[in-house]
Amino acid sequence: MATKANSSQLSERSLYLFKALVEHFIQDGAPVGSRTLAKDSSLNLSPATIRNVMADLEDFGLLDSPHTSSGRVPTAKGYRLFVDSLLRVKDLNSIEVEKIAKELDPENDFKSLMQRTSSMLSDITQLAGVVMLPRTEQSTLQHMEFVALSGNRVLVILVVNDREVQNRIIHTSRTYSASELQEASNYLNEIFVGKDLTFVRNNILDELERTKEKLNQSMQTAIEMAQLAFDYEKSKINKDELFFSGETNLMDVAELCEVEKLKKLFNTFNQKRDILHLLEQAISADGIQIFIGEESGHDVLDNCSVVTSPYEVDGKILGVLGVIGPTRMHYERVIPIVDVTAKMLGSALNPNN
Amino acid sequence: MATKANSSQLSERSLYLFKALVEHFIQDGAPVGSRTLAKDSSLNLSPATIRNVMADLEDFGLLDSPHTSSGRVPTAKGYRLFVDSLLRVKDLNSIEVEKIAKELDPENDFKSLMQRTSSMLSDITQLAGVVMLPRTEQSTLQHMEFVALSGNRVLVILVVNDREVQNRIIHTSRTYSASELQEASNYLNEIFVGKDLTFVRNNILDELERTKEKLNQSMQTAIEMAQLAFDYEKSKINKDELFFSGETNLMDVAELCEVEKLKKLFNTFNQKRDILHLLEQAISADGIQIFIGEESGHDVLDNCSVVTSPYEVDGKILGVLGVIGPTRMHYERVIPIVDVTAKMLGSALNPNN
DNA sequence: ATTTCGCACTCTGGACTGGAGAGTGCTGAA
DNA sequence: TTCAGCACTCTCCAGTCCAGAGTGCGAAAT
Repeated sequence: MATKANSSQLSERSLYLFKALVEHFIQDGAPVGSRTLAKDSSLNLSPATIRNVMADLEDFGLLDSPHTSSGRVPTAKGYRLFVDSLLRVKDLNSIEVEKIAKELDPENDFKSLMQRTSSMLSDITQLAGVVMLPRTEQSTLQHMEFVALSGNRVLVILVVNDREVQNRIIHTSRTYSASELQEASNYLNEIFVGKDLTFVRNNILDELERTKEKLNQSMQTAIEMAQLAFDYEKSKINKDELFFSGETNLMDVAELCEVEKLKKLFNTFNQKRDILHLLEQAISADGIQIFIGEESGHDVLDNCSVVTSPYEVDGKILGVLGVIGPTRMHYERVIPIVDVTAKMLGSALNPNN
Repeated sequence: MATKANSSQLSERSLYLFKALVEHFIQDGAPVGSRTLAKDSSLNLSPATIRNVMADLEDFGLLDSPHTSSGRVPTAKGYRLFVDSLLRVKDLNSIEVEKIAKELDPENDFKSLMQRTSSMLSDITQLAGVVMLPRTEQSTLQHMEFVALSGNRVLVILVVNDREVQNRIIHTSRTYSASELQEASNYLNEIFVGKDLTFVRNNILDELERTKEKLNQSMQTAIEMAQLAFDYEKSKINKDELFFSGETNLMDVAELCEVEKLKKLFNTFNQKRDILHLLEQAISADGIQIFIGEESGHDVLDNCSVVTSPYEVDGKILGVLGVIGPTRMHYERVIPIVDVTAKMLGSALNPNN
């Protein structure tokens, strides 16, 4: 059991007590004193002995006392040890698995599937759920379509990566008829379908030049369309997407009950940037990853832990999902939930299901 | 000035003092007493006189005192009088108008325009902004397109109402080729473009029957596609949409600093239902509408006011936007902001701009 | 008849107090 | 090595007190 470098010098008994303490703290949220622990643990030790052990644990940096005379509280390092070496995760019972499976109905389109996943996560854990769909370096154009709107506007529809739809409206210098646009899109589809989106953006003019033997009206239209469609808001293409749910669950968490803290936290969620950054770190880890408190590197998350897992289809990682809650969360329950959800989302996204 | 039924019995002076009191309270948030008001108002009256007046105002139900001996606070009825009869709204200075105009860039597509509008509203007022795009009874189908995805899935794209794009993925019993789908969509477009979406949904089979002389393969495909496309999640078509921003601004509001209240409020925002209901009431009002405190009929909004205005294109109302903040908000600033924003959003949405 | 002054009264909020409870560290004995 | 005992520390809570702000009302002033 005890394998971590710093904990190798701790006795079996110390670790047992430490584990009991953390579990107790996760349950109650109040600092745990020696008396409580003496009663609780099946070891038959007096409070005084336990105090000695706790002093040792404090020296190791695993515990901390808020003030001279109140019980001990696990530090981030303590949680790390707990999560890495001491925790036994529970298996989910089949009812819960059912519940998850039911929510992840593959009938739904992409975005609402993400949305439902995150809200299911927050529902089931009573914490905040988050699902990320990362910037895909590889965006393969699958279909392209122009629809004439009123007033010199044209709607551009791009289908990308076999599932994602992007729309934008462009303003043109003159009115185009439906058939002109149809021809242009046929033309462009022929050349660019199956190509990478970045490639299309960068080479669109060259490509069209190269095939200029066909230079005619439809070609002209195609060029104008393509230019407008891809010049417009370059930066917006390929933007990461992030779906949150259940942020308000965190309002119940005692550690965060100051409005100031909550505000900072919620603003962080809204800006998305920091959270994206965090989740991107988790994308390369192969399986559950846990960020405890300050480990995340963002001080708004100081009293929070983030449990994440990438989800994948056909062995290819598509994104990351997870749960954000207080450091004092029920890891043994949250971890398998995140794990199972990631697997199920992966299979819901598999077109060959 | 004084015109309201219940206020007609109040003297000019009483109303003047009342106005001063409300303004003072909006500024400070603290109950205002007779002394403060005596110093503040240009009327040269002693605190004692003012106390008498305040007692009258309290009898009229315009003021309230939190406890025997602290200053007075306006009631909802008081705010109503203030807003209806006493308030002089400031004109926006041109810098602010510029700022609003800049954010409402018509280049953006529909949804991001809504999103930006609401976030601009919250930014400029430092309150929560909200923009609603209501269920449109009339949804005219403008274009329809099928794209083959992998694994017997087909992406259906509907363009509706000259601006809105709806996608959904349907699962089919067999694989369709791109050209089959192309034919089917051509076919369906020919029949249904310009028709109402509800009509299409209800009559699609009949319509197709009627033209059955052309019964061939493409027709078969069209029927299958159309059925799947429109049967699927009927209820989701035409769903109201609501865009929030700046909810966290409300965390600074002293009246709402209890976590419990905040949680309820945020949950209400997330559920959207109640807010939608409220905004729908404002859709028929022609211009600024203000819900003060309990008037809204939702107790979560007890200490809040909602300032709304419909926005329209070509005289046709498209939706409602507004701002949610504490009853104690700077109406004289918020009202013109909401007003101008509604007008500008309307013109940004006008295709002939 | 209004307005004002003066006075007694009320309520809040901050500062201070003391005691109960929980917990600790240390020492010396088993 | 374990444990009992003891002195000590810190928090939390209830109580008390007091200053400050404000009120209401009756009597005096305008």
